[in-house]
Amino acid sequence: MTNVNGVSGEYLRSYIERIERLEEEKKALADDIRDVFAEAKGNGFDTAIMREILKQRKKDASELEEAEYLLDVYKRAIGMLPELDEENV
Amino acid sequence: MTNVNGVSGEYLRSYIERIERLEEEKKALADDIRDVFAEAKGNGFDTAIMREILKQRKKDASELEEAEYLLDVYKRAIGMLPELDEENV
Amino acid sequence: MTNVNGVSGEYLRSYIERIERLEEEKKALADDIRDVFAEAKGNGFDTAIMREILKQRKKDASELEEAEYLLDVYKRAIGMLPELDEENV
Amino acid sequence: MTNVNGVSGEYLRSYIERIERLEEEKKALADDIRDVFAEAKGNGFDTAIMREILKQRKKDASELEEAEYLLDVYKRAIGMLPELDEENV
DNA sequence: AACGTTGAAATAGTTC
DNA sequence: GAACTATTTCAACGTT
Repeated sequence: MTNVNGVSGEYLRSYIERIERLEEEKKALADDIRDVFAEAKGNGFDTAIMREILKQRKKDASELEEAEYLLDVYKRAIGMLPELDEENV
Repeated sequence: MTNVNGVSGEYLRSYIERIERLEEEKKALADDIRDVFAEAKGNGFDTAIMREILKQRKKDASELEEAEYLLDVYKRAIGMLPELDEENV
Repeated sequence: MTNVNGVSGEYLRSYIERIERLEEEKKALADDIRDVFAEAKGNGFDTAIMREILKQRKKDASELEEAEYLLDVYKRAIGMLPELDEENV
Repeated sequence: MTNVNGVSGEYLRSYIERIERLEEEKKALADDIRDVFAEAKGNGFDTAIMREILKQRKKDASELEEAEYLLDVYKRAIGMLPELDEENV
């Protein structure tokens, strides 16, 4: 095929089309996921909570604890929570 | 299976697991796409250009739809088309 | 000014331009907010936690409790948490 | 003020409150924009059309930038421009 | 007023 | 580690 300034049009086209095909499949899966959420919602489940569960299943326990701990520290710093005294530390 | 406060664990678990499976497949495709870019790059292609080309091709495709939609909106605004109701959608 | 099919161009232009001006100001504020986050980050604060605090200050306490409660119920339903026995309910 | 686990409550509170103030102003502008749309609608204008016009005007503005960017990318790819390094960015 | 749809904002991940 | 892209999330809007 064409070869312009050392660029093989044949190869380039092949790469572009492979990527486009893969992206189509990826989009189809995203639609499937959307459908499952919709079905769950139709059966009375709260999808926001479901998303939270999926997120937590991805993270390991230590990460979650660390995030919660830091949130508490910040809240205490601005008085949204009472300060701990040494006996509780 | 368990039924906690009116929430069916069986159904919920099924939804969660279906979504997790679909997300795995989706991630695999994302990895494939990355591989194609890497291969192209290894063969001397500029991936920034490739991404531009992909963007343009997507835009060209969607611009036709957009143009048709726009035309409809305008026609409807000046009474060349009837207002939408569910039967026409 | 022009009047096409009963549409006053003068009024329309005025509305469009008022909206564009307001959107510019809105964008400027969004940039300011971004800057404050950047500054906080530069001084060692964790912006994700800060966003969480802002979110919680918007919600009232009852909403937060409700969301946490529902999350627990769902987790129990799929066995991510042990079930409560009556004595703890 | 308080200093909890190395987190300065004074600074944190200041950041939080600055952001909350900016977000209030931002929200006020969003309300203003909504009012203009409502007023236009009350005077017989089609807000869908107005939104389309605003979108087009935004697009036209950004398309020039996009075109310039695209030109640069292409020139760089065929060596008509030097590669970027931090001094040129 | 709930629903899905759409557009904007934020987060996460990738690349250089 | 800084910038860019991509994905996810959030909020608004019209619609039913």
